[in-house]
Amino acid sequence: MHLTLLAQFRRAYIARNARFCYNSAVMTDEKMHNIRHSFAHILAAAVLKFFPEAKLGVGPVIDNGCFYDFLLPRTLAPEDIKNIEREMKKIIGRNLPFQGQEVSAEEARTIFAKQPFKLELINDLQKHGTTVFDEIESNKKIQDTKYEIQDTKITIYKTGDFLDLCRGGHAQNTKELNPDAFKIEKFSGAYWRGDQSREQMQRIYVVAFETKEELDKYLWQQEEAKKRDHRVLGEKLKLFTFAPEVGPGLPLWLPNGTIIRDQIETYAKEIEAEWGYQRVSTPHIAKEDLYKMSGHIPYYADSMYPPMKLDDGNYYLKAMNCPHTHMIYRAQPHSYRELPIRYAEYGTVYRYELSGTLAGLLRVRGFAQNDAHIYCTKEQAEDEFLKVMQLHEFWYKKVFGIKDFHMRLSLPSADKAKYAGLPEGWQKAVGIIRGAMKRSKLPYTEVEGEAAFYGPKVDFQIKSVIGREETASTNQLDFLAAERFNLAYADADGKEKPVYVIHRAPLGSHERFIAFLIEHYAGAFPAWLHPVQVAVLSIGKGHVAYAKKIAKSLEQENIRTLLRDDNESVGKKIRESEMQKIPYVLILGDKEKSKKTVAVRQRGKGDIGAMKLEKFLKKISDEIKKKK
RNA sequence: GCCGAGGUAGCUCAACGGUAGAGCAGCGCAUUUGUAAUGCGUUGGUUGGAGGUUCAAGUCCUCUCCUCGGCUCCA
Repeated sequence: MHLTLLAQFRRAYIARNARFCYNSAVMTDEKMHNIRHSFAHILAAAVLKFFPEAKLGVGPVIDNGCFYDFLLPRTLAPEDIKNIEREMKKIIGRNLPFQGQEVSAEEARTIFAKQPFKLELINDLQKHGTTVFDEIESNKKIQDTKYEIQDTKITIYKTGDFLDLCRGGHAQNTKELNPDAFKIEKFSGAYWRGDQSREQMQRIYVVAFETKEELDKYLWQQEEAKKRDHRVLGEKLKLFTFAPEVGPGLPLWLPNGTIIRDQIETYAKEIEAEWGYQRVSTPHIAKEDLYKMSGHIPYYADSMYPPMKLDDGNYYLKAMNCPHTHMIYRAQPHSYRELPIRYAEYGTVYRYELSGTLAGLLRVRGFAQNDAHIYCTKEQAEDEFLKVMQLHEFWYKKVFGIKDFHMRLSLPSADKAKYAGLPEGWQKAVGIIRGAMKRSKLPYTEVEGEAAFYGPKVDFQIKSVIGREETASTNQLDFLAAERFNLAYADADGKEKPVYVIHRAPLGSHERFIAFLIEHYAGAFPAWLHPVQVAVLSIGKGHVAYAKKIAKSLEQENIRTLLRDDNESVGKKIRESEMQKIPYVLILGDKEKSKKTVAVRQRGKGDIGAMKLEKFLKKISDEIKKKK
């Protein structure tokens, strides 16, 4: 049980990491790195001042600053943070040098006799030559116990009377640290070495820059990012909500949000039809037998809602669409002439994610996936995978104008026992994917240890305008489904052969993708997506009938129109339209009525003058059609 | 799940252990407005929920639900 919990937590943080990795917009050159590293030492020294019995963990550099983990006799309060920050400034003001020194492991043990975590690190250094947990694990596996470092030299650094284990990379002197350009940003709990079974420590985060201006800019950017937060905009624009009575992580889509969902879904259906997909539809639940067959039960049961016990066995809410879709493939025998077969479904799935990891629409427990499964021959697999990559390129570059993206190929870790299937299968699958990736000419990186249990996967990482990187879509090449589900086709020679299955979801889920789009556009959706495409405002009583007529004409052309003929001031109606980020506002008064025109106000541009309704209709229809 | 911080009107936020308030939204009346807020009036609350302490609880304690931040970074 414990192991599965740990696994669940690890999976959670991997997924979370993928989407919450903030990338520094400013330089991370060596000098800044050293300064940030130095701040970690100063932080630890300051904490020791108030908590002499504190046990020190590690203090690495991260984007925009550093953190340090401590085991403290009590939990920190905001007051402590102020004191620690003040103390850090004092220490910096003393102009202390950072002095490095190499000692033997034995000497290091004496120096850090009262620091159990440091002793653990010294042991690891001596035994494995590293303190990185994953490296230690793979060293154990690959090199057994042969790997032993003789004469380990341990570097320690001294700042004033503070000593720390540290491989170096510091400022020469605290003089180089700008006492006005850092801030303790936040503090929180963190497990020692990310392991739920180990001590829960308190982590203090520091952001640090060269100048106060840079710090201020960073803090300002954080404020701006908050304004774009999809949770904030989702409420302002009335897109979605949550209800405690429904349950955490289960979003309710309001009419405005549903329009956006429907627009995306309708377009996805259109595009998928063009690209040779057929639509299918499957139920939301299935018997346990299906998930035993798929192999999900041992790996995934913890992430599924618990089963409903019925007379004929246990039923689960589906956490993925693949097994259902495979049953559709299996419903009939298939010939090589039919392949590839591409079954698409905007399928709703439910996953019991850890409560602490839920976040707005970004991480939910029920969501609709832009899913499809492609059944093909081994020979077709590379081409099909390439097409999937090209479909991504179409969506991201062409439709949504997202230029900053790359693919991440996840391979199995050294610990192969964790994954089902034979190594040859894996190698073939990896070869097919690599071939497709290269041909796609899209940028990609490879990482080890995060593949799905049934095959290597390719994640699409996109970066939003506020610099947050997210996994927008996950794609897999599955060479095991054929065996598990008996998915085959009759080849030209009359023999039955296994199919390769590609899982793909370019638009991820409605929930996460729309969360991304809200932040990407800061709520100012292009006309084709915006819930209200045009607001029609009457100026006075005498223009209500004209406004109604114009609104009706727009509606007849399927333009989503909001009529504002109520007794409010024009200023107020305009303000409210602006706050709802409506792309076009038509203002109708005496001039327009007499000349039979509409005065157009375009979002971001202001008043663009009066024109005939036909001209405006052409303009907005073009825009909607071109999805600009 | 774990650590921490929160939860007061639809929203944003006030209120020393002593009568729960404001702005916006809503509603009503007046106004009929020319490119980001017209004026006046007014409804609205078991202070997330359940217990407890107290003469008295939004405020203190316990439990619980929900939200937010964090839980990869490695001398």
